[in-house]
Amino acid sequence: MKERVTFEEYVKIASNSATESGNCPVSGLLLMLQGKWKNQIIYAMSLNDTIRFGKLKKEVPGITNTMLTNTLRELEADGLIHREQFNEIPPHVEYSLTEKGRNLFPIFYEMLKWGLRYAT
Amino acid sequence: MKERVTFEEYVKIASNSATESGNCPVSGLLLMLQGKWKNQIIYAMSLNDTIRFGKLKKEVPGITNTMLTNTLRELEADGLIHREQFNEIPPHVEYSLTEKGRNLFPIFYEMLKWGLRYAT
DNA sequence: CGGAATCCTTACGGATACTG
DNA sequence: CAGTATCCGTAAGGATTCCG
Repeated sequence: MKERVTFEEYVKIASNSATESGNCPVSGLLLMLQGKWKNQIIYAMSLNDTIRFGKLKKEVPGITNTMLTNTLRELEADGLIHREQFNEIPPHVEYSLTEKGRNLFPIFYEMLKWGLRYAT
Repeated sequence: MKERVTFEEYVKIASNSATESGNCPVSGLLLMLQGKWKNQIIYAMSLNDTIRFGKLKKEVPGITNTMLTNTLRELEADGLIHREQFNEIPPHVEYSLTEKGRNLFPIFYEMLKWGLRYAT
């Protein structure tokens, strides 16, 4: 696939990518990014090769244990992050972005450019 | 801003773009795209220069009047679409993407590439 | 034709307390 | 340290009926 396309080309490609159920690859990704904390967690994780639960909680101000746990589980189920547990005393867990997760960055970069352009 | 950047450069730019409230331009955009029907409506509108309520309803299978109305109002409030009302008998309304809305396309294109690459 | 009004159900987000 | 378990309020999504 080309690096850059016109709007008309995009539409053509997108229409050919729809499945019978009416879902398109874009919808699936948007679903993965839905939720109040997804973006902030992914961003915090992009700043660290690996990051622990406690540090993540500090870097995402206002999040509760419950929401951090839930959101991490969703991100893991979607294959965007990796969870590695160390059974030591005290136990700890390291989270990191997968390749799939890191490859979201061109998308975030386009979103950032758009956001800066149209920021109110 | 450059056309393409490395991951590290993106992170740097993004961290400089955060406001005091902790919100970033990316979060704002993600909020605009949140909702079950946003993507499908924007996509249907990208296929037509202008489109009417009734046709839009046909092109977004399963949507109800209520949800179509609500979602269109949100998209309009966010400046992504334009609404033009013709007071004729019978009355009709034309919806179209604004420049701001059309400029989402590089984002959707990156999402599409990602989605096709990681489609399960 | 293009909605508005109403009512209903579920999902999301969150506060608090407790634990291996 | 890194979570669970419970409970709760709000908001998102939807079905149905009616209207200018």
